[in-house]
Parts: sequence; structure tokens; C-alpha cells
Amino acid sequence: MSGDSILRVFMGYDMKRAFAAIQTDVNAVLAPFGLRMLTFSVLSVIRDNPGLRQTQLAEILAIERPNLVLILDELEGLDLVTRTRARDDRRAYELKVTLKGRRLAERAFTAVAEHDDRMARGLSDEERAALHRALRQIQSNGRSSDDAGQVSRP
Amino acid sequence: MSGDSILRVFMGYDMKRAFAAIQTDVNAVLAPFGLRMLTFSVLSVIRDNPGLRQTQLAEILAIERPNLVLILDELEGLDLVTRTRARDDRRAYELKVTLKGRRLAERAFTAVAEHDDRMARGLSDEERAALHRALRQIQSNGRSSDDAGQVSRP
DNA sequence: TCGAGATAGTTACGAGATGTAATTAATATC
DNA sequence: GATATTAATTACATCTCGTAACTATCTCGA
Repeated sequence: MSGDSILRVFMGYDMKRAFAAIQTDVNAVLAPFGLRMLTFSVLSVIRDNPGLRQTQLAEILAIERPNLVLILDELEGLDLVTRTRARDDRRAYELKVTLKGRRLAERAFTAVAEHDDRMARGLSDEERAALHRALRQIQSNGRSSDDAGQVSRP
Repeated sequence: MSGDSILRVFMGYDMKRAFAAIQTDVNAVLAPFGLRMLTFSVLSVIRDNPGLRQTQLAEILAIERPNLVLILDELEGLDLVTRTRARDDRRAYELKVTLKGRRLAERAFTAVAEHDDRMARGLSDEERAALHRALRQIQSNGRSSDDAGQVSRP
């Protein structure tokens, strides 16, 4: 009896504990690369979408634009990412990963994949797939404030 | 194509997104009660374990002792929780929930249960049970630094 | 074409969660 | 009784995340 049985009935509580474990572990894994979960995510998405604008990136990662600024400052300072003025819109930047960033991201990706697999030990492929599906479902349940795809009144 | 497909292969990323959705939602649900996810958890555990010491509580919730202090100050200031010097150990406090706290916790519990159910909409009972199991498994994978229950060398 | 409104990025804050080191008071141990 | 340990606290520091306001640029319609 651990004392928190009253909270264990909630999926949200188990999720918090599980995510905390993941967060701690993945940050430890990424520390040798000079990255964190968040910076790794940003780096990976830019790498996968060269030329992306900051607003788009923020939307993809579901974070606010201001919070991206410091992260990009950091990645740019590490020579992993470049901000280039867009020719067609001089307000915007085109984000790209440098060669150094590409190499680092590749190695980090492998390490994170191993971490992810390690955290899922004991779960079969079917259970992992089911977990993914459940997590996606929960996300979509959270998004729109309440009713999705309903018409209340004409 | 959302742009983060590169990250969607990771359970950790989906977990982060799902947990963020839960966190936001549950905090909105708890706001009318003057609670947050963390203060609700603390209140609930004390309610379920009257006389608990702060060190035990910290261990149960897997948070550091210093972080509990301000939370308890807050709950005590709201007249939801009491700190009483333990008779057998005058260094320690016995934590208890006040009548007001009990009433609030009960109503909040119902609201959180509804929230939890809402976030799990679209998942069958079996899927929810599987999700719980998976989340527990992940937690235990995270705990011990690496090998759990293995003997590498005699 | 010029002026209002929208948009991209930034700056400035603030709140909340979490962690570590050091301090104080009380207890336990030898 | 002196020493080490423990409970709670204080003092920091960091990271994540959010909002409001500002500057520079773009768009669009009168």
C-alpha cells in the first residue's frame, strides 16, 4: 500500500507519474548532447521541415510563439539551427538545421529511440500500439473545449 | 500532415502531448475549487491517510520535501489542512484534513473523476485498463536506474 | 497610394513545478 | 552527554508555459 491508492484510480495521475519518469530519463539521455526534451523536439521538427517559420513551428509543437524565441536563440547559439530572413516576407525567418545540427540530431534521435524502447519494456508491440492510440485519443479529447463536430443551433 | 510526424514515433512525445492536455483540463476543472492538480493530490492523500508526516507524503507523491512546504502552507492558509505537532516526535507534524477540506475534497474528487472520464472518452473499459497497466509499467521502468530484478554477476 | 488592420517575431513579466544545499530543532545512538 | 541522524524549513536556481504589449512588415480596401 503506497498511500496514493486514492489517486491511482485516475488515469491523469498515472499519466503524470509515468510522464515524470519519462521526462527525467530522456533529459538524462539528452544531456550529453547538450539537449533537453524540448530542444530536441524543436531541432527534430526543423530538421524534418526545412524552411519552417517560427509561427508554424509553435503551432506544430503546441507551444506559444514567445516560448520558442529563447529555445531558438539557444539552438542558434549552439550552431545547430539557422534563422534566415524569408525573401517573400521580411518579417519571418526560415528555420534550418546546420550540418552540425543534423549530425547531432541524428545521434540524439538514436539515443532517444533507445530510451523510448527502454521505457516501454515489458509491453508487447500490440500494447505499445494500443498505448499510442490511447494517447492520441486523449489528446483529441483535450483539444476542442467540449463538443467536437456538433452543431448546437442553426 | 501535422509536421511533427518525426516525433510521433516516440511514446514519450505522445505522452507529453496527452499529459499537457490533461494538465490544462484538470487545472481548469479544479480552479473553481481553488485547487490545482498538485494541491488536489496532496489534499486527497492526506484525506486518505490522516496523521501522515510530511516526509511520508513527499515520498508517496514522489516530490521533494521542500516543495511540499509551500503547498501545505497554501492548503493550511485555506483552512483545508492542519499541521499538528506529533506527540511522539516534536520535529514532525501530523497532517489532517479539516471538515472544510473534507467537503471540498469530496466535491473536487467528483469533478476530477468526471474530467478523467471525459479525457478517456472513446476508449473502452478494456482500453482504459490497458492504459493504466501500461502507465504503471512505464513508471516502474523509470524508477530504478537500469536493471530491475536482475543479477548481472555473482 | 495611403492608412487601418493583420501578422511575424520579440520583449517583458509572472506563475507553477521541480531540484539542491544549507539551516534549525528535536531525536537517537553510543 | 557528545555525536550523528532526522523532520521541517529556508534560500536559491532552473525549466516550462502563458499573457500582454511592442516593433517591423505585409495586406487590403477606400
